[in-house]
Amino acid sequence: MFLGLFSSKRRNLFVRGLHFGKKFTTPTAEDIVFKAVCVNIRQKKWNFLDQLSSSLTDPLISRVFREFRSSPQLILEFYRRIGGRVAILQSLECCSTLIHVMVHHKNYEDALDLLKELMISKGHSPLEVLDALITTSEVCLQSSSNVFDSLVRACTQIGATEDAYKVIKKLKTDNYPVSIHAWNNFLNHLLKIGDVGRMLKSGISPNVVAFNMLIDGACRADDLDLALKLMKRIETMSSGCAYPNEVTYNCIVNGYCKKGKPEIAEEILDKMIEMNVAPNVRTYATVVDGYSRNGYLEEAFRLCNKMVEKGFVPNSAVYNSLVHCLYMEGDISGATLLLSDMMENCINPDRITHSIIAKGLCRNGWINEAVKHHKWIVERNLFGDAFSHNILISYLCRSENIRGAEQLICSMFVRGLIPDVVTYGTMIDGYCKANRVESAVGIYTDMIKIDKNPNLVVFNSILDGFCKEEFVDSSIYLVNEMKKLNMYDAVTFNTVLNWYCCSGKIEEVFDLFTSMREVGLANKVSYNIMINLFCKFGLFEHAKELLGVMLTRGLTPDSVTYTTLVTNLSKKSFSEEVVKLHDYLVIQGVIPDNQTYQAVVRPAIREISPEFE
DNA sequence: ATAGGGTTAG
Repeated sequence: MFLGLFSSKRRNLFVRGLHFGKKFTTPTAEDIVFKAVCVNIRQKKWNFLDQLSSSLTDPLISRVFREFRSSPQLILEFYRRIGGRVAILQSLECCSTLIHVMVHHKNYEDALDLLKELMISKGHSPLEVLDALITTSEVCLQSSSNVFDSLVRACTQIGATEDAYKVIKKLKTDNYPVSIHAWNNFLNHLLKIGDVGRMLKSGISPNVVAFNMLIDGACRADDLDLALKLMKRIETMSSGCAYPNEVTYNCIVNGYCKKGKPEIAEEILDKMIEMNVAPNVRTYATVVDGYSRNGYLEEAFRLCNKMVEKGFVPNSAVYNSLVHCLYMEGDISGATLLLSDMMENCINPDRITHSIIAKGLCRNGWINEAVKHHKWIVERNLFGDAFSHNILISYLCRSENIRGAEQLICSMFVRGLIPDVVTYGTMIDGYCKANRVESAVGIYTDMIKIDKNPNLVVFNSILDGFCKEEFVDSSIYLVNEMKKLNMYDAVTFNTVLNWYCCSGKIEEVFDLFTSMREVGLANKVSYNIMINLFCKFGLFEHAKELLGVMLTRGLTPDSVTYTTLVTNLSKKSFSEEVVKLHDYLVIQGVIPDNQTYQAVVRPAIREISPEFE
């Protein structure tokens, strides 16, 4: 019922396994009413409401909502029709369930209306609504964050600014992600209401720190225009109490750097001096990082000289940015040279420096050197956080040196460093990739023992391990447990989809793919898996058709799509069609990589001069 | 109190 994940035969088997010995249960009165209501709704016979209104209990209605969650319009009609008759609809839970369904189907208009109705006509406070939305959030897949966005929007639309803020704050304290949209909406609203007189009345008087938080938030939400507007209006909005300071400017400077415009960031830096707001080391460090992360290393070094001329001393943050950039460019000797310069200038490397060195050496193929460096650091009791260990463990696993990874974990324990979820997750994945699922499960057990909660990534790794080893029962069991925990995503089902393809469960493949599309869990990878399947069967027309569907869904084909299609097509015979397909994919945004070129160039060479190969 | 540098696992 949830996702057509398994063929009905298998599903029954599994359900029976779960309910151990309890094959059939006598339906309760509620079950019977529920059946009757569903039948009537499906046939749109609304008269039944008169007869059954007294039986329409709260849990029953919620159950009906769940049953019809893929038909939002039908539910909405049902809701509107019982609205006039039954008192139950005061129930927050019922309405929240409905809101989840609406948002999940991207019917934001109705969702907003329902939310406003709850707060205005029914008098529920936004925080009560939020609670109800959280408790009913298992109804739909992955729509919670959109639901919260809608709540914030509903608050701002009815003018409840503080409530909108309260909702955001509550989400933050409860560790729910506050989306860019929610922040943007709130910030936009603040701007629209112009003066902060409202805020002042309720005892909130924004100072420059509050504004800086808003401005930084706007920059991180990729809305620089809003950030600039806010900065311009600090004085008027605070009734002359606050002015932009160096932190305000640093936020804007950082905003431009992250947007890929370090040259504008430098202009702002110069303007700060004009405006009598002195730039500080952080300002320079930010712009240096802006230049280096955008590939302008020479400009970055120029700015370093400029800051020294102005009497600033580049600190570890400045060096870290440059060293990191050099490593990413593969310039190991450049990075090493700069690190010795750092030492000569008595700037101590910090834990970030060591992480950069670890990753820089590893990704350039110097894993042994990275391990040596790491030992050197740890022996001197300098830094060693889980983060830098995780980098090394990850690369050791990738290079199939599980033994080395294990030793590193041991040394963590010896030094009293506590492995975190990523450490465990990395090891679990390493074991799974090395076909050692039992060891992976062992680590998983250790992890649970010391009270670390597994997360989605961990489950997906183990699932992949189970599928690869063809532990069918374990895989099915795990997927069902994950669904119960409401912990799954596109990767989960892509793993299963891929497994079905590999083991030739064709009926299951199509059922699952259809379900994934219905609930919005089909992504690029899902399409690639399906395209590959079609190609394997020689169904190129179907494969190309699916490529078309992919494009209409706004999914850009990637190099995997390309390689799959082109390799398979050229296996048949190299033809003009391959070249046509190549051109088409490149126009659609595929960036060919080494493998893709091989896919098209190899067969071409073979065709032109067979003796070449 | 607010601003900079490493995002490691599917």
